[in-house]
Amino acid sequence: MARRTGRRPGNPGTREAILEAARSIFAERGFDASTIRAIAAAAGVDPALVHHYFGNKDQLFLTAMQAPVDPRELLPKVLTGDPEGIGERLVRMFLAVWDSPAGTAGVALLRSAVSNEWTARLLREFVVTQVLRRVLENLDVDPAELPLRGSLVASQLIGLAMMRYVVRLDPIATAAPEALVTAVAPTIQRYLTAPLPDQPASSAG
Amino acid sequence: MARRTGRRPGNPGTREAILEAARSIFAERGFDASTIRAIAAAAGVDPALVHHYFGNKDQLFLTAMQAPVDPRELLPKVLTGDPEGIGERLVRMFLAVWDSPAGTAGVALLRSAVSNEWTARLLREFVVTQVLRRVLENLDVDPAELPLRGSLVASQLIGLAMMRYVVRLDPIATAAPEALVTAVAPTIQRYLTAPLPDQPASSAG
DNA sequence: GTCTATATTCCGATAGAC
DNA sequence: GTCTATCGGAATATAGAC
Repeated sequence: MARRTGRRPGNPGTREAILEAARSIFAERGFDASTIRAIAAAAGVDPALVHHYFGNKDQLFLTAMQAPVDPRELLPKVLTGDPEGIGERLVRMFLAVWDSPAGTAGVALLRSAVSNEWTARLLREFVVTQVLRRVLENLDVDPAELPLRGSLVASQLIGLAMMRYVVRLDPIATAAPEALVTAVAPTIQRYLTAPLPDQPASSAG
Repeated sequence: MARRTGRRPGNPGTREAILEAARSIFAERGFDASTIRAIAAAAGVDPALVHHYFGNKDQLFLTAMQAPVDPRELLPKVLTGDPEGIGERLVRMFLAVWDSPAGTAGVALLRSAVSNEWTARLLREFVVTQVLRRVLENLDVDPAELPLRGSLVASQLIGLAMMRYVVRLDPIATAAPEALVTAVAPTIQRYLTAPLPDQPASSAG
């Protein structure tokens, strides 16, 4: 049997257990309110071990957020097909990911971003460069409108995630995914492809 | 000069200064991350004085949130007039309030609700019983649909507030209010009054 | 009414034993 | 690789002097 070269970073099972506990605790409380002690307790290990593996809390968070889901794999399925159905496919994919175990990282990132500028930057970059840019780049609309269209889409999807996973306001919090798809998809479709009304000039226009 | 009866709760100017500083700090950092020390420093007073006036941090937050704005005064202007314009009037009012100094309390409540279940309940109750219920009660739609319509409206408005005031994603963060009104109003209007598509049965439908 | 001093608790991080 | 012990810091809240 070939001996592996390089360093072996401890028991991989323990490491994975810590990361899973971290995602769970970060998702429940956000970055600031999560303590390494609580994460260690949830993983059934000693707090010092968390430092041993990940150095500090920032590194632990970054490692735990390393996408359990990759937009580069998922988005092509959204972007191919009838352009008039892109809104529906995007909302359906969005809910499928956030309702899955992988969604825990999303909730953690969203919750953290609200009280922590450092994680807010992470969220912005992920949303803009990993998701919105890929969705928008093949649309047949005025390129000057893309930033506004993109942030409008983000506002509705982030708002949906806030209601369903963070603030937990019914009936959105407990609705069947398809019910939300049919309700929200037309909004996303309009933000993406419908003609935007003329914008009024800034003040004395 | 008539002597006032009852207890006089200290220097009213100092008290107001503390409340204003509290709203500002709570809006910047959310409830959990805000410290009484930081609020006291911002108000230019001693931390112990904050306890003297308000007892504890919870009471301080509650007092600071006591609506600087009353939906019962503002909403009638939104609800009267052309039913097809209610979405536009609602979004315009929403942005006017949140862009004003009174919006500080809203940002504080929203930021806090994300990491703190106690303040999240406050937010839910305010949104549902003070705003949504009043907006929905005079609509000419199937009453069974009202909760879904209401939470859909909330999802878009909260998402808009998240983008503009919390995560600060451009161009929504810096756009002129009227540009957002024209872009978002049709969404709100549809959630409020347009026929909802048939909802699919739960699973093996 | 205002402030000093402190009791109490809990955090992240480190040093070092085994 | 794992855990014990602890350092240094900051928080809420209270007691009590002025």
